[in-house]
Amino acid sequence: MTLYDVAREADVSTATVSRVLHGHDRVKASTRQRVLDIIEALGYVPDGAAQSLSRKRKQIVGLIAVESRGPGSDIEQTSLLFLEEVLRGVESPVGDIGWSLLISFMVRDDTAYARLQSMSGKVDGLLISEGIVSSPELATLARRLPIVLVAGSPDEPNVDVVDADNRTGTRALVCHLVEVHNATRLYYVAGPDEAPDARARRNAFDEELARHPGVTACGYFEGRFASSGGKLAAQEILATPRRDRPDAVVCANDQMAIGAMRELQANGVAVPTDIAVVGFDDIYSGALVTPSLTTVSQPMRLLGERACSRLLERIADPALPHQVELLPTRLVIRESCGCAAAPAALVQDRVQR
Amino acid sequence: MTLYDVAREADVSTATVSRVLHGHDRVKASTRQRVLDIIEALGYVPDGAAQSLSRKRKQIVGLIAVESRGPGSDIEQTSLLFLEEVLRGVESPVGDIGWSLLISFMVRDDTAYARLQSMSGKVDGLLISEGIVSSPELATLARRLPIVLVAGSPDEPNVDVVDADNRTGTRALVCHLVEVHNATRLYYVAGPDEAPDARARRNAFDEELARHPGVTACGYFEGRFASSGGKLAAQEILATPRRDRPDAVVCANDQMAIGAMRELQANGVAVPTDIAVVGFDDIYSGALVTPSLTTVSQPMRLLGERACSRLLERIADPALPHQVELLPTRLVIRESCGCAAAPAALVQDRVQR
DNA sequence: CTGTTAGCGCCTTCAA
DNA sequence: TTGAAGGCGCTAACAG
Repeated sequence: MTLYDVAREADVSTATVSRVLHGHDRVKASTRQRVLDIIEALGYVPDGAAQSLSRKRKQIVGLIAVESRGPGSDIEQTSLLFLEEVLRGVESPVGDIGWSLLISFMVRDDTAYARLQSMSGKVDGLLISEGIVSSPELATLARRLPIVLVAGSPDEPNVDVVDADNRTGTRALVCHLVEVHNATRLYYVAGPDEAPDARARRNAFDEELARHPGVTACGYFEGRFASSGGKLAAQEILATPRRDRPDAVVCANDQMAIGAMRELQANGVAVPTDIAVVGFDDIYSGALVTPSLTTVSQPMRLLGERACSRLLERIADPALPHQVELLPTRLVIRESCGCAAAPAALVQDRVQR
Repeated sequence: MTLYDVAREADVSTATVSRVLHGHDRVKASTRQRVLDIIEALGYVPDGAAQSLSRKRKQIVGLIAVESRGPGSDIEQTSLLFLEEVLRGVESPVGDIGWSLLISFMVRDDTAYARLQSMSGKVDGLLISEGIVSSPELATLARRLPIVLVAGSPDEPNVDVVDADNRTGTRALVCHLVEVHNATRLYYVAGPDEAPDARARRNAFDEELARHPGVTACGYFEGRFASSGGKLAAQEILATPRRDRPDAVVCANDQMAIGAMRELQANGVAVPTDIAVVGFDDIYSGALVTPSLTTVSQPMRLLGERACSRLLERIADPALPHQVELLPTRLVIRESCGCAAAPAALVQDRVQR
């Protein structure tokens, strides 16, 4: 079932069928209808590969998702909402213009680059959700095809980057803790140092502390974005004498915050009364736990959308200058920071968003 | 940068380059090395479209995800873990053999069939995550290319189906409520009737009730799998005199169960003391709420894996007879059914059937 | 072991 | 308004 079959059946040339298929050129109405009927009757569907080859454009963008941040991170929670939301964001602009989305999960290992290369032969552009390859490798790839980093390091040269404004978000959160709740001793639970967003958040934490004389970081812990990381951090805190404990625990993401909170509570520490706990990401579960989690919301869907749109622009015009786009985050104040519980109705609404 | 460039540079024919590229034929070691070097130096990557066209195989499978179950359902929660987990499950067999995954979100509307058709021209087989097109349309598509329904209706002819065993799972849950907690009045919160899994669960509920004389269904509510549905059902329950209320509320999924539970609690009804509430799916948040949610766990990742493997088999041999595969579910007993809080480890190990 | 040569299915000038 | 024909980049017989 090819274009030729349709052409023969309709007694026209393949060029005409092609024209009809795309509404492009002017074709006599009667001819058009005849061809359309045949197409319908035969159930003809054009072959994507042949179209791609001929047009020299695959009309496909690739999305590379990190499979895991390494041992000790529970995948299901880690990138959970992240991938799902970003995915939907990405699919929207892509689907709107009739293109497709090719997705692949990768781990940051020595095969990653080769897999990326092979992928680069199947798409018109690549969306990479984090630095899973080294910067020079990225540069090489970027020479072959347009690449946009989603939530990647904003300092990466040679590619476009779209990211949430981790810095402003973290600083707003810390500022809230310090100025509203008078916290003076903060404990930070960081994400893995390889993750650009983890680094950005941690740096912002330090930065904001520096702005508040008298406020100190009384401890750091590096987790892997999994709830177990928060748990371990909490145990570390529990092991110190009561008077050396922090006023608040700031976590690089919600999973760790929830893990920390539960561990503290399980050991008789009241949250937020004894110690406040806050996270980052605003995952669904954060609104459900007790106390509900104060956190920072990232526009994940928008992240996907913007990244994809930029990629599309760049595919259309490869000469475009590289750009970094930071999307605004939003402080979500709930109970775990020490703020009063919101009326139930409000909470409900937030759950359903 | 094509195969020809490499061939010219290495002073061999394109056939040889192709051979080297695939390790297929025997090529003299020295020649092979020379070609390999040139490939490396030039940074050559084969064009996927050309390969597909030539091989008459695209080495791509398509995954169709439902965008939403219609108004009133909150997407982020509905297919939440579902899509993410299934996706990972699917990607695994696909990636193992070097194929790719094309993904597309669709709504069940009048454009769905057309979009599916166009997608069918870009892949070797299709994974459809639910009945978004009518049965006859499905049959037509299935004639053109292999199709596997993921969590679709097991009675669909002409396609393979891989699904969780909703029936056994639901029955085990109801049975637990009746036999362990002596529930006699059950209220059922169903999912939308168009959803095959919603129907399967509801039917299983009725079926199990029929097996227990003296136990009655004291009410039904049809939600759309969103937490707001559970909330509405709860309001309905709250509107009835205390003595007419159910012993337990069985929900077709966890979101609705959580919604119902929160609404009951907000109105002074203790869960599970006054009324027990149970769900289905075992989403992450279920373990976090208070009381923790008793539910049924579906092997979502496995679902994706099995569905994809079957699709691959069918692509390899289209003559294969159609099959339905039901994957075992697991009862996850926590607190909301009335059981005492159990150590996490125990719950994990309690495998059903 | 290596080269020659048809296609694969569609698009797109260039002519008519 | 329509047709003829040359690619697009790669694979796979078939020869040598």
